[in-house]
Amino acid sequence: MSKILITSALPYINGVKHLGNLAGSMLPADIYARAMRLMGHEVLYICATDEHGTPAELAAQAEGMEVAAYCEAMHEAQKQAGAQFKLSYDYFGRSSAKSNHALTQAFAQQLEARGLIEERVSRQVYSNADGRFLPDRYVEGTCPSCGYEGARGDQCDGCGKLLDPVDLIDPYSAVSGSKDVEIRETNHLYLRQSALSDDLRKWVNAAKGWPPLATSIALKWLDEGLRDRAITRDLKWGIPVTNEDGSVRKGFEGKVFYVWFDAPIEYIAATQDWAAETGGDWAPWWRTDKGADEVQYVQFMGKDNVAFHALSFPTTIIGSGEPWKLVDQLKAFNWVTWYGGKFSTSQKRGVFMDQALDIAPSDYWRWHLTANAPEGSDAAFTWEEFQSSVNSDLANVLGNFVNRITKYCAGKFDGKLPAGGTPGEAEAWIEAELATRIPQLIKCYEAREFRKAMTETRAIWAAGNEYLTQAAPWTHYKTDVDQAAIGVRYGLNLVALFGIIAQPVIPDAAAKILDAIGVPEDKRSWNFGETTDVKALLSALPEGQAIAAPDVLFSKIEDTDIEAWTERFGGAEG
RNA sequence: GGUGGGGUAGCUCAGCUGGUUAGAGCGCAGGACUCAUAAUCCUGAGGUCGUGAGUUCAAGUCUCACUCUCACUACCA
Repeated sequence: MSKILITSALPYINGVKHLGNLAGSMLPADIYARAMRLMGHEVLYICATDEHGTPAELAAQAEGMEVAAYCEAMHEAQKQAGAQFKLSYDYFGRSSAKSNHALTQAFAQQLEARGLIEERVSRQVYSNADGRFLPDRYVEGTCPSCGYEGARGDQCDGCGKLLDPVDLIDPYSAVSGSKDVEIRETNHLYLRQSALSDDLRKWVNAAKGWPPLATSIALKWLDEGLRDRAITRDLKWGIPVTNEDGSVRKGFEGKVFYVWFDAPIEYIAATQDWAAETGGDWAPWWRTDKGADEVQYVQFMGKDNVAFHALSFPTTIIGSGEPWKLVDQLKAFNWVTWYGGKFSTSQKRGVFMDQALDIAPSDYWRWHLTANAPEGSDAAFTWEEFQSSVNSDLANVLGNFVNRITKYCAGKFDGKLPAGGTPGEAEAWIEAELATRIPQLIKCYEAREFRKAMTETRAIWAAGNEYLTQAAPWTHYKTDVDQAAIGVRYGLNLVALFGIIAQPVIPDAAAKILDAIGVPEDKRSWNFGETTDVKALLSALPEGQAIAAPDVLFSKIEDTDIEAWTERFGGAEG
């Protein structure tokens, strides 16, 4: 047994997340957390809402709400959406929490004491009408290069050229449209990432088990030369820049830390809040002088977050000179695309977490998004594929298997697990099959290869159907009831096993299955691994045990559903 | 522009450090079975592995060029 700390990239506060966000960080992290718990590891799964930054302020403004109230409401909404998707966070915190304020300020002070923070002056677009500085993307104007009129301050959509907002012709605020903008000088704190470049490279090179996606992105940034990064912003909502005595730093009134500086620190702060709430101890998870060396720390994120987790946050950690835990495994995902294109709220393309649950149970989404996880490359979501994996994998392969054998048991064996019979060829076959497949499944989970884990899970379910065909209890029943009994007994034990291995992905259906055939809670963990005792697994249920035939576990998605959803959410044509 | 990922059966994707007739699921065709959500099981068809060149006894797998596509490019997060 080991201690595993799991974090998934913090979902940003400005709205309920779409399926791509779910599939690329929270969901795989949850499935990994569940699988590791079932294997007997001590798991701590931490997540939180990322609440600072310009978009949060603007979203609140658009809703006519105070930022704090808006974030409070959105935090609750996301927390609820997570709960409905059965994300098994041990703690779901907020980056705006008091604990994070204190920790972020402490980190900054420590970094400055070690000479890794400098104050510099930069030039930034200020909008008088909006009364705020504008991030590059919120300034628009005419592209100095191609004359395109809707060019954003960071990049022109017309010619694709990278821009500096200062160079835009006729700049205006994308927030209000006002042309009353000017360039102002403003002072900020810079984190001297460049100073730690060599340490970071050494650390990245030594990292084992990261997907190529993660290492290649990290090395690319290092190769280009790490630039020092501003870690403060001219905003009101956020973590104030303070001195050690808690007073606001001179010249930093009206400034706060940059969201990307404080967000990863929230992983730690949220753990502190978890400890405070549960009476747990946070330090053994995060302080290497308190035992965190024993912890396996795994981060889940989309590829856009890699640089922050592989470089910026480690700069904070290493730069502090204190014994904080660094990430061990960085699992990065590509994007889920919508029929190959982008998710877009405005164009009615894509499904958001809350809407998703209106149209199908969370298990359906969990299964499909994991079986088609964007691990190797971007993965296209289509309604047709969704229908196919739900109907075929869940309804036909698993659901129908559970149904056929439990109903047969109810009809011919009085709903009780039958005794009698001697194992033969079919039993030897399924035993051999499981003896290779179950260790394989475990290996996939341990390697965090989710698509493969799902393929293996499905293959195990499918083997159950093949076993029943071979054992054919309905044929034997006519001449030899004992021979039929063993088929039913093995079949029902397979149901139990299938439910057990299904738990990380489709927890609701798994619970229904295990309840129906009476597997007690304490018999649902994975006490199998490299040395799987298959015979014991297939005779785990006590003879005579009452078996209930569950209702239809997975109802199928009809073509008419697909048509209706395409109409509502957009499809191939966008 | 720079960098990274991807381009493998109709569709979605596996193919590790190069090595027997290139795999899976779905879809399709045929057959079997009848316990089951018209489910399941078996068999089969289907790919000159983006293009061109190169290295090698041997390349989907390595090198180079080209091409298409997606993403990132540090003040959106």
